[in-house]
Amino acid sequence: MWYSVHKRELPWRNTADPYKIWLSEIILQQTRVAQGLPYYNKFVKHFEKIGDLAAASEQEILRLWQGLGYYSRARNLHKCAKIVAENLQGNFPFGYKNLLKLPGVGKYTAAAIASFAYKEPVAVIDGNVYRVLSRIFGIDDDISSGIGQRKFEKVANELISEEQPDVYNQAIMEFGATHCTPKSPACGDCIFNMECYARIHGQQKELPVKLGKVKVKSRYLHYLVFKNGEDMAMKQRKGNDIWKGLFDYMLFEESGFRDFDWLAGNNEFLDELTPYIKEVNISKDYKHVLTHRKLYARFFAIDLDQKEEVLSMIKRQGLRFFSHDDIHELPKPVLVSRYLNDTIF
DNA sequence: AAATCGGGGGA
DNA sequence: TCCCCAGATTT
Repeated sequence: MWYSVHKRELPWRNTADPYKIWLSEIILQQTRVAQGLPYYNKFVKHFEKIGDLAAASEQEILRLWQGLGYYSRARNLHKCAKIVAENLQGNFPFGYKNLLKLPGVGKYTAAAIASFAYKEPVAVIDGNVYRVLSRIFGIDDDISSGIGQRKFEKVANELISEEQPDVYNQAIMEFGATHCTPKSPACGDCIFNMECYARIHGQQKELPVKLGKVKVKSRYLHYLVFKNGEDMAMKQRKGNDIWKGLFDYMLFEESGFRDFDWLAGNNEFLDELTPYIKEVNISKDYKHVLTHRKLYARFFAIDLDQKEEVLSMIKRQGLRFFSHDDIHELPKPVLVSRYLNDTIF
């Protein structure tokens, strides 16, 4: 079989431990193996068992997750670990349907754990599977539509091996990841050469069909970095926005870049603070590109009079002063880390 | 059903 | 540049 010859040796393979399988699958959601691998090793080392993960703080987990993106995965990882460790005696639930109830575990991840750990014949459907099946069978339904997803689910579950569902699932994903790749698939050296619809009809570029293109919006971020000597005032991000749970600075968001005087003229707090400002150092403009956002950021480093009265004004804004060593330990967006690397570290 | 959530790497 | 990665959750 193709898989036994071509498979990559990865640390989460050849284990039936649901904890390690689950951990690897959460990390690998929308993430390339090469990018996720060091994070997996780091997490396994820090948290040998799920109880260790449950006992950690969310902040510690976010700090280890820093740079991997989609931070709701890290928050749900912690929630899920607590449920399994505290309510289920450290044992993952048995069965696809029960796994599906866990936070952060959707159809793909539930199928992966069920098939890899328990050998349940339920097919995984990820980006690789969509690509392989759509090309071989010439399925041109939109993979981002519910109808398309149900069709692929049906086909995949008809194909899955009842005896070795784990090997089947691993193999089709590995085939998509390393052979039937998005661009320039290795059709000349393919075991499905004679039967693949896409190869026969020259439609490798057209399949799979994915509509619903993401529109990229721009956001303009103005960060006020209040300084008390070397210490900086930071706050943890709340609400359902980007980077929830991570630390950044006081933020003013506008429809375009503004200068400091404009910001001070349009904000009561800043206006009140102005007399106590000794110096403002403005950073270069940063561009930070995400899948569906273009972020433009400008940092204003503000040296203040070191009076108790002034510092408490800052603290009333929900900000706290941190030393450089403390800041190093806080979970931060990559954008903030870039700024810190450019200015301090 | 559509929008949102990160960051990085390959072509 | 554009595409998309072992997707899930909220709106």
